[in-house]
Amino acid sequence: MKYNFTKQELKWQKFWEKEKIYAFQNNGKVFSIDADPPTLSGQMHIGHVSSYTHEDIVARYKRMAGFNVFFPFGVDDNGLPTAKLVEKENKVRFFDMQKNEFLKLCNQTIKKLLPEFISSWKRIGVSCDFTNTYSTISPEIQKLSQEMFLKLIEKKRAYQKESPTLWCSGCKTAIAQAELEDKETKTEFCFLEFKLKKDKKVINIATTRPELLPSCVAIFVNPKDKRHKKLIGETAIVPLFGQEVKILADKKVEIEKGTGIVMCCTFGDTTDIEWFLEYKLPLSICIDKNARLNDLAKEFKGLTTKQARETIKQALEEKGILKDRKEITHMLNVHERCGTEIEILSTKQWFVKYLDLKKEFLAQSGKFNWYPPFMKARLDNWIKGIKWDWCISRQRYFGIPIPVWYCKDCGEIILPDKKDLPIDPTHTKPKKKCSCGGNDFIPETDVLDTWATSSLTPQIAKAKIPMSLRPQAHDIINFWLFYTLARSYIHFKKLPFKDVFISGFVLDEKGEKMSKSKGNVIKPENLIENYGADAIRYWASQAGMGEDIRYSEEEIRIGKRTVTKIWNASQFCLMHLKAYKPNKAELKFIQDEDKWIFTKLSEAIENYCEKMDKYEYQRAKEIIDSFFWNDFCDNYLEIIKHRVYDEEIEKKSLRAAQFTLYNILLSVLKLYAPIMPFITEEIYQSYFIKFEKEKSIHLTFLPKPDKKFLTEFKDFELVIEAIAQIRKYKSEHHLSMNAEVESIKIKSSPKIKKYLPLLGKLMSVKQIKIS
RNA sequence: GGGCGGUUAGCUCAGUUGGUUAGAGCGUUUCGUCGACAUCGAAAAGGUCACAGGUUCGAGUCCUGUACCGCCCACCA
Repeated sequence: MKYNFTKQELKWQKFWEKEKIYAFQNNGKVFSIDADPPTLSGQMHIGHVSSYTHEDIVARYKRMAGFNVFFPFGVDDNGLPTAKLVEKENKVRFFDMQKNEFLKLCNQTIKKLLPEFISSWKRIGVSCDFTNTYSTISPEIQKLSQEMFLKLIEKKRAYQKESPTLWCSGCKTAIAQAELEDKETKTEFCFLEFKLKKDKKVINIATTRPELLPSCVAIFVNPKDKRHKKLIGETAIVPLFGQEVKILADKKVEIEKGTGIVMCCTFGDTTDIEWFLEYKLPLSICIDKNARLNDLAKEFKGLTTKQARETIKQALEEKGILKDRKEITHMLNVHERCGTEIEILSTKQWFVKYLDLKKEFLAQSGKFNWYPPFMKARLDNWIKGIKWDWCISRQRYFGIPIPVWYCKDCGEIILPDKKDLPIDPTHTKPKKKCSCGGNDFIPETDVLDTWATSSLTPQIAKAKIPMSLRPQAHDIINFWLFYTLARSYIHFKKLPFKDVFISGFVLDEKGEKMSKSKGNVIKPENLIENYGADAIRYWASQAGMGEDIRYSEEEIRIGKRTVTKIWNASQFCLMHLKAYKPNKAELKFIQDEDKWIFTKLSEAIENYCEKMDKYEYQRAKEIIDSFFWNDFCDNYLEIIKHRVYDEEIEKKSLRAAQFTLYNILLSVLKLYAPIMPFITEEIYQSYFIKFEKEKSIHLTFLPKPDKKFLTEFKDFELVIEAIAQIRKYKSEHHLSMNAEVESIKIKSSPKIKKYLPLLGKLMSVKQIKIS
């Protein structure tokens, strides 16, 4: 009989769901997991398979170790990422549509995609409590998120301000520092001539962004630069646009770079902002929210920044101002969601004030138990480098509305009552007049950053904090991990969770990142079909904490082979357990080889748990693999074959062997269950269910190690060693393993003597001599 | 430029607090099947542990430095 994994895996998946095997029981020892609500996308990708397998192995292990495991499931279908998916799926752009239409489309699309999306998680055997699946855009979570936002206002942590903001012209919204990504870009250094007002003398300035000339508000040189020292205090005239700007000194100017003279525009980069603030420079913005030049750019108005760059270069060239060009490659900040180059504009946004809390955040980071420890440095590094308060307002249609109005008369911010949440201020009005007596209100149209909601996952799940474990990948340390830490500290002065487990990425077979443009993306659904979920989980479980994992069809094949081996070994065991009823009384008849395998199992359990407790599931897997394959299959099963086949064997001996088989096999299945939940359930249900009280193997407890047979174990190890010697002898003489041998000499201790008859029978050797 | 990882058999990786001939899986080679399994079993070959110094009776394991690979952050005139 062959194991039909496709059919059986689906069967058990349905069984678990119907029987609510993983529903959370809120009592006793609780182990709570702050699971990552996957961002709604068309399909589950292989990275999800890997990271969810990891946390699921932990969840299943903890459950079998006696914990009540809180493992909620949610989908993040809120805000920008989902809106972008909706735009892609329906081939629309939000700004071409009416807000209401777009929102309707969002809801429709989510409804369409969600069920299949969630089913992928069930298909790979994730043991979340699906009886309570949440969606981050649901009204309940909108309410929670808005309520927490109002609390930020109460605590004077949320504030609104017009200030330089990171702006994505592709998504047409402000974004946060964490959403920046590097992108290597080729560009040209342009060497321009500016004239001094005083004597029309020429100075040379190098810039990569001539389109920002209209925004030039000052020129800087390094005070230590002997070449340019005399320029300090002079006034220069900006070419083409004619504005007069002061030449100032600042040590941030690199003498070696360009010509050592730099123009400061509002705003080209963060240094410009610093200078703008420090030297109280005028604000002069020439780029609008669509990344097109505005009135300030005069005849260049309406051009995109890219067009303007070329057109202005041309104009400069014609006038002889552009003296030289030099191609360079440098890093640009782009939006991680769309790759659009980021501009810095002055806009009015809502921020969460937290720059003053860096020290506290670092202290919180130090209180986590980090797995692996070195990942702490990543978070700390990020916290130390934060330059901006958290911009949480987004100029988008789809998301959780920022629940405020502004009084038309006095501009006062009007907040809703908590009991009325969730609200959309564009749909409802405040219930009271403004304190100034005004009764006209302007609704806030912005929505919240998705992370403003995702940073509340413990509260969303209604978990008690600190939770036990946060599992997540390293790419969102600056986002999810950091924001959750920050929110938890600001609201509760508490850690959100105790342990942090960081997992890695899935790379392709060559070790390169997967990306659509490279065409090396592996889709999990085909793999599940061909190899089964257990096999894929087996592959995924080889990556340890903090490690990237390579996609490896070979490793999946090994996983499938392991499933088959478990199946076959079980068939053998069950064949000989047909007429057997478990009876503990058999224990007193067990023989030394039984005691040996029991002790070997105990060692394996001990090591396995030690690794699992440290989240080193990949090591735990190796331990059970080696016990099952080498000790149990290759040795023990071979050793006891005569006891289960020989008609003349004593009943006691047979039953003792059956007793051992029953217990060892069940233990093996339990130890494999967190990694391969399907095959283990299959065998449990096909036999053990008759005698065990739990309705699923996943509700049973792991066996306890027991070393009362240590002496017999050590003696019997001699037999195992002797078998190896005889196997080697036969192999070297090209004999089959059951070929008869007259006489053989082995190296061993006299203690082996009592086992010689057994050994001779096992290995078909008539006479064994010891040296 | 700042920070963090990594460099051990052809490949993917283990090597705990420094201690006898450095391990596993895959691959390779040789051999073995009608009593669970050829998706199997047995055996063999294969490594100057990136490099250079140092500590030590003794270092893959500790210290210093170098090189290369990867990642995060910053810069990005």
